[in-house]
Amino acid sequence: MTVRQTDTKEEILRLGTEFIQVYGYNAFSYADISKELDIKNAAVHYHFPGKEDLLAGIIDQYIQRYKELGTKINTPGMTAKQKLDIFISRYTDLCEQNKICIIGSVCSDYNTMPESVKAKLGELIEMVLGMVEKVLQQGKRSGELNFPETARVKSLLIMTNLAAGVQLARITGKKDYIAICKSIIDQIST
Amino acid sequence: MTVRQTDTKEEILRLGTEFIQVYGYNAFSYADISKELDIKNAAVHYHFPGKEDLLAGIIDQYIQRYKELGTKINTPGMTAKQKLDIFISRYTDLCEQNKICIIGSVCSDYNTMPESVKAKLGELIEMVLGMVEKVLQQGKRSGELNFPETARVKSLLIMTNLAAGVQLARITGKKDYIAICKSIIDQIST
DNA sequence: AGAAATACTTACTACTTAGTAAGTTACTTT
DNA sequence: AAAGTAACTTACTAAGTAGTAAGTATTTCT
Repeated sequence: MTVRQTDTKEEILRLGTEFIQVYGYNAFSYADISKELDIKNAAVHYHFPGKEDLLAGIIDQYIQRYKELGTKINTPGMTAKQKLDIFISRYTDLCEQNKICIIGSVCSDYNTMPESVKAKLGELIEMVLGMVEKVLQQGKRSGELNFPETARVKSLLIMTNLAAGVQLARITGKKDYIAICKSIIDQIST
Repeated sequence: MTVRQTDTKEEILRLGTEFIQVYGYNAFSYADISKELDIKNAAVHYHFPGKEDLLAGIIDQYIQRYKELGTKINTPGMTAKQKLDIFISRYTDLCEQNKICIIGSVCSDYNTMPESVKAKLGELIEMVLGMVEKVLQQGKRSGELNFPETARVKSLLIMTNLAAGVQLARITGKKDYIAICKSIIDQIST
C-alpha cells in the first residue's frame, strides 16, 4: 500500500499520448518530454527504458480506458444511441483539441514498430470495434437503430469515418468532421 | 529541349513517396534514399535542398497525377460507377502493397510541417474530394447512383472510409478493407 | 539503526540527422 | 575552343537522437 510519491510516470504517459496525437510518434523525442516536465531525459528512460516501452505503456493505458468505458456503458438504462454518442464524443473532443486518434497516428509509423507493439495495437482496435459492434447489435435488435450492413461492417464504416474524419479536419477544417458525424447518426436512425 | 540525362530526381520522388506510404514522413531520412539509390546524401540535397522541399515535390506530383486522372475520367461513355471504381482501385492497390494513402500518412505529422506544405496538402484534398463529389453528383442526376446525403458529404464519407480503411487493414487485415469497399458500393447502388 | 528499494541527476557515448561548401566530371551552348 | 551549366562527390559540421553507467537523496522495510 504505497501512498504515491510521484506522478512523473503518469505525466510522461500523458505527454507521450499528447505528442503522438499532435505531432506523431516519430516526431517527438525523450528530450521533448523531459524539457516539458523539467526533468532529465534519463528520468524518462528510468520509467520507460526505450521509446517502444513508452509506446506500449501508452497503448496499455488506452486499452485500460476503453475497458473502463465498456463497464460504464454496460450500465442498464442506456440506449444504444446514447452509447454510440459516447464513442463519437471521444473523437469530437480530439477534433476540438486539434488532435487525432492515436491509432490513426501510430498507423503511419506502424512498419517501424516491434511486433509486441503491433500486437497491442491490434488488441486495442479489435476491442473498440467489438464494443461498437455490440452497441449496434443491441440497437438493431431493439429496433432503435437501423442499417442494412452487419453490425461488424457498420462498426468498421463508422470508425473509419471518425478516425479519418478527425485527420481530415486538421486540413480542411472542422465543418467536414461535423458533417460526417451528422451523417453517421442520420444513417442509423430509424 | 533537353534529352534527359538522369532520372535521379524522379527516383528520389518515387522512393520518397514509397517511404511515406510505408514508414511515415518522420521515419525516413535522406540517408535512406541515398543508400537505396547508391548515391550520396548531398545528391538528394542537390535536387531537394530540404526535406520539406522533397515533401512539397511529392505532393505536387500527386496533384499532377490526380489532374491526369481527372482528364481521363472526363472521357465520354464512362458511367459514374466506373469512375468511382477508379478512385477505389487506387486505395485497393495501396492496400495490396501494404501501403497507406500519403494524405493519411502525412496527416500524423501535419503539425510539424511548414505552412507552404500544409497549403499544398489542402489543395490536394479539396481536389480529390471535388472530383469524387462531381462523380457522385453525375451518378445521382442520371439515376445511376442513389444516396440520401449531399454529394459533398457522401464524398467525405467514402473517402474517410477508404483512407482509414487502408490504415486499418495494416493492423486487422485486408478482409476488413474489402468489406468496407463492398459496403460503399452497396450503399450507393440503386 | 541499517539495508534495500525508489526515483531520480550527472555526465557521458555512439550514432544519426539535416544540411553545406567546395571540388569534379561531363555535357551543352556560344 | 572556351565558358557555362547540370549533376553530381568529397568531406565536413552542428545539432539532435536514443540510450547508459554511476552516483545521490529520500523513503520504506526489517
